[in-house]
Amino acid sequence: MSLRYALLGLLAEEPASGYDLARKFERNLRRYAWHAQHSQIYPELNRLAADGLATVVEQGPRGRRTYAITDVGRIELRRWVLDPNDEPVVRNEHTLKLFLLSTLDVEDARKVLRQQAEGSREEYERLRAAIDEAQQAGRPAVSLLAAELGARYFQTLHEWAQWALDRLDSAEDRSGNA
Amino acid sequence: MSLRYALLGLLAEEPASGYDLARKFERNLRRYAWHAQHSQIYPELNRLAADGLATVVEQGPRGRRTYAITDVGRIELRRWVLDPNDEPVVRNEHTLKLFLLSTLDVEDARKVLRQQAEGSREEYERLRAAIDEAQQAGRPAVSLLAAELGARYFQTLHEWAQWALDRLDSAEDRSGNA
DNA sequence: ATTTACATGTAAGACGTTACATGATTCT
DNA sequence: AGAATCATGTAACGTCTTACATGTAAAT
Repeated sequence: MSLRYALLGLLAEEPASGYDLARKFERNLRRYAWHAQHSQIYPELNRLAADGLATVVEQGPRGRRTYAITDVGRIELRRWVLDPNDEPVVRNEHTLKLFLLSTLDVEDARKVLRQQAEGSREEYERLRAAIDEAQQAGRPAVSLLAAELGARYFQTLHEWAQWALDRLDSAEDRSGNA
Repeated sequence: MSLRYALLGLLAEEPASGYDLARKFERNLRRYAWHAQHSQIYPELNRLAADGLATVVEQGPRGRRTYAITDVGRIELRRWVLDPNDEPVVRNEHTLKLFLLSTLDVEDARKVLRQQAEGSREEYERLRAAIDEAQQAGRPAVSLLAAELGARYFQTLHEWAQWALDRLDSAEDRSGNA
């Protein structure tokens, strides 16, 4: 049911069309929290409207329909966000690969870690710059919490990769190899 | 296809039965990287064996079959881990809720953040203790990289939640509320 | 003797991805 | 005029969850 609440959450931030929502997933959510293709979004929007959690507030060109969350939808979203999910399941192919690094030989592991350190540094800097810009533009503090979390995740990933590279070096030193 | 490689990766660490693998997902992987139920694991193990990527190396009591990764399986696993997946998709219901905090009013957001700060601190300490113990026991450095990443993720989550609470306080001060 | 843990499997339904399908509007 | 983008939808297929199903071995 997460898709339903992801859509409801995005609509709670601002009204949007299915097309808009697909781009929001792609740009803002996919790398951190959730994803959906348009083929999943459009039918779910119709269900949300049928269930009275969202409603069409504007018809635009090319059949565009802008949806907004309803009061009932907001109550249902709040209930879901406040409900502590005890046994969370994370699916992250990238993290899975990092967890399986120990199955590679040291040179392969080093290669992955170097790519990782580089990639996460870039992503961190990109996010940090975006946050700074949003702050300059006067965006409210609460709307930047998510971006800050994303930035810190990539920072952590970067620092971990650097630390892991150091660790492999010193382990190799102790074992007496070149 | 991630499940296939998750299983291959776990078998690359050590031979295991479907039952063992289900427990490894539950205990080591579910909160960080991937998950699978036994109903998915057993059929996939049969497919891995049929494809020559894993093989039964021991028959135990109660129909237990211990699988090991084959040389072909190891090559295929290495190929997958080294292959940079350009457009990663993360599904994390917990992170999704944190990303949607801005849709709540400030008191609700504070409540979630306090729970978050507490929960992630506990999880961090649990992991840190486990790592220390493994280190004392002389586990090789490379096998602890994943645990270290998990610990750092929770540490980051904790620090972010604390920071976010501070942020909400100072935003409230500036707006002149109690 | 009973309970708990071990151990494997299948089936139905929900969820998610990829491919197919169509058409309007805007930009160059 | 042609290309890119906007915009919505369905269908087939693959993945994942939940429920059903069965039986053995170890622990109390």
